[in-house]
Amino acid sequence: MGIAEDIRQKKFRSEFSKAIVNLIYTNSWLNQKHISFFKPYGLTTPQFNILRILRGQHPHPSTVNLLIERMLDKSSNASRIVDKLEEKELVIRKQCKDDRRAVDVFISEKGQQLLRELDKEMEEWEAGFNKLTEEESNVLNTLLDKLRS
Amino acid sequence: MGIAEDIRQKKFRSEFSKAIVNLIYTNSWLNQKHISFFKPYGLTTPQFNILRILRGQHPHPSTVNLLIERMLDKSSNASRIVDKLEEKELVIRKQCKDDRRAVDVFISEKGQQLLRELDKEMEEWEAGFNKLTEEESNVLNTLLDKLRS
DNA sequence: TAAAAAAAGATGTTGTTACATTTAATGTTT
DNA sequence: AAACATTAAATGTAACAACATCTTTTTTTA
Repeated sequence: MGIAEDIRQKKFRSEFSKAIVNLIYTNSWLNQKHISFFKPYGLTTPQFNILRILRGQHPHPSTVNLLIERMLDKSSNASRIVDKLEEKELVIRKQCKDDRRAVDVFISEKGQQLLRELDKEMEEWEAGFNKLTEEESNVLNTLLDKLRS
Repeated sequence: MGIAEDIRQKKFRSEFSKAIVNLIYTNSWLNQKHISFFKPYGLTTPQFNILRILRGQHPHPSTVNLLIERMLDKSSNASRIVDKLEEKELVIRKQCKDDRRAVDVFISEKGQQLLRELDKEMEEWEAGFNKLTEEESNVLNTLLDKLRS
């Protein structure tokens, strides 16, 4: 069942226009899946993404600016997401020594533990709905990169 | 510049996992573009999408349920988006004759005029950042459809 | 046909996003 | 060095999304 049937729209202005619609629709579909996956862990998707960036930097700290730069969804408010993670004791905030305007954010031991737990679950979960071959995923990546270029 | 450089992440669990990240990142990139495109017209993206569905049905009405069914982003609240469009006099709400629980929503003449104006602009705008060939768009559509299947 | 179940849409609540402004610290210029 | 500009992050706010609940009407079933 293609996008045309899914949203019951027969005609599109162009194949590219259809791809744009398809991208938004597929993202929304995926987003729903992510929300229900993360819910049992008390995390939202942006919170998870920030935790992953922090782990990638660990044991080095990340400033809020670095988080914004690398976030998948640039629009969301990194500072307040870090607030939420700090409340849950998944991250630690320290004033940066070199630049007292900046804040060093670290993933806590508890945060790392949570991510380790999630890693395993997520791998199985992702594999569970992977309908693409390695080659197809590769082509998809190439096309998405080209779309943004 | 591929997704790996964009979010400065060297390694991915799998090519599929990378494609998932790429999809979210590309959607966010596109969303930013859409927001700034619609802003001068005083529309949000979900409002525009609902208007388009209404036009597709015209002169037949759409119930709120039909709108929800066909919306790209299922999560948003169709009833309240219709509120906003009604405030701007772009749509008309009437009680449905056959089922008094339901509401018939129509696009107004003003709404149709706005869409006609947008059609032209949008075509140029979309063409302006279309980096894909017809064939590539087609492959992208096929892969996204398969991803959701 | 009366009672229970289901459906359509509206509404209340809480959390988040989008965007502007603020505060404090650092850089730059003359 | 004082004045101005820039930067990092936090905060205020209005609008929106996510999710549950409510009201009204229709459908089902005992």
